[in-house]
Amino acid sequence: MLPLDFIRRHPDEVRRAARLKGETAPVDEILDLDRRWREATTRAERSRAEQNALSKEFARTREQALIPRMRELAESVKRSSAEADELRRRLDELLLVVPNVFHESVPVGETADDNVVVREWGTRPSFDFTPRTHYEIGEALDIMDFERASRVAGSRFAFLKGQGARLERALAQFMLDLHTREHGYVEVLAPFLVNTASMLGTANLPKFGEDAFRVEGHDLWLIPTAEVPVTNLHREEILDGARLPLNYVAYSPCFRSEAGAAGKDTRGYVRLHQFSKVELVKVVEPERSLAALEELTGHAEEVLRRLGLHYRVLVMCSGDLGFAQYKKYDLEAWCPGLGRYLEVSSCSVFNDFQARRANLRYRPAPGEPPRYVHTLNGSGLALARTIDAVLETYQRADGTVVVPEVLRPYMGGCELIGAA
RNA sequence: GGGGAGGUGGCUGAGCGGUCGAAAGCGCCCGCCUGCUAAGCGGGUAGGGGGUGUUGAGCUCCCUCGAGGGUUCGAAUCCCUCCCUUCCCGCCA
Repeated sequence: MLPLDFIRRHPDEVRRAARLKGETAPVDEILDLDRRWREATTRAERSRAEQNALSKEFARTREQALIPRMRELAESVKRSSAEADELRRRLDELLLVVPNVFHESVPVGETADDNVVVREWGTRPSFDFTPRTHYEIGEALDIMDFERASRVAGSRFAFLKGQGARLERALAQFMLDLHTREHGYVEVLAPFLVNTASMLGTANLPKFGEDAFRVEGHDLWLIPTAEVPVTNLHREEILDGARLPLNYVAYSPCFRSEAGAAGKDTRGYVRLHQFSKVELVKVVEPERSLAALEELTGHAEEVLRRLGLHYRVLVMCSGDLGFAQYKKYDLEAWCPGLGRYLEVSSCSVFNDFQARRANLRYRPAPGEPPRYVHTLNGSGLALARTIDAVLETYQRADGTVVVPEVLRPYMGGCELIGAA
């Protein structure tokens, strides 16, 4: 969330950012509640100060004549602070729904069409036959099964089988090895269920609860991304500045209700209620966060380059930025069968927006006061859509699929999927 | 699921109605001392909020001893509820 005094000082900037993100921010209500809360607080504290003073005197003198006044004060403190607490509670609620501001380098725009391509890598592969979609390939090779998945779980689920399942496992391992061995990330296996406080910490709540699955009868949510448990890993802590930056990589399933996506991407292994992802999370000093975003994005790109997949990088316009994001790049891999790019990674910096919510701080040097860290995360990469791009890019006329070289060691040396 | 123990500052840990935001130790910071290092000596060192003010000084008030309620003029200390940790038993991959 944004600091209250920032909203006090720059209400117009907060309003503008919200508008350009296509969100709303209850700035006027906040300013009004803030003023009333401070008044009530001052009143409560005055009474409390007198109460404390008299209480000390009473402890010393046992002067019974003080008691009536002290009773009065106790009553008055109770009343004023209840009022202040109630105002503060409403204020905090509103603060949680104010979207983050964004960096000046973010292009102003409304829809995905206003996102700007910042670079491309590779070229679209050409075929001397009509390339098939990944789901045509996958079903023909019997390595993807959507029909049975819908009977077992419902729509937007899939089975991977045989070399398909193996391929996803190989990709996960390849990515984890790359990020841990060459990019300096620490591997984390996180809880796949988290509590409400953690969902609030990363700003998946309170506004986006309908996008997540909740476990009935428990204060637990299925994680929509490993970002949630991993960013919250050090919640309520004051980290030693010398330990920063923290770099974590986590493989996990992700569960999403896709509530707002009815009718969208209904075919194929593209938009599922459950998919797997290798997620990168960085916790850095505030001064380094924009540079860290470039670094993180580069780490995700490296996966695509080694897989030999044509891709492009887009900087998201204001309207396509999430509620909490300060700046975001999307990585899109080309899928020749679908004939379009699929988003396989989203790399974002949040500044201290999540850190405030999760109370995630560090001490720059011994003796110095704590500061909020900056948090970042990005997929490195989403496995489902990466498989799609691999199948479609490396398909052959006979329906088999060449295994990209970097994956072969993880596939037991297998070079071709679907060979008889 | 049943029973026991416990949650206090960056850490360990005392306190068990007022003199406690809290002993002691560790760590850390500043200074002194020893030719360097180690040791020693002195001082300092929780987080958050309000007001005022400076603008990253200060002054002042308030809150916080897992969370929330209650008793009391007054709660880290007493009572209730909840959460979490840990140990033993049961169950279980």
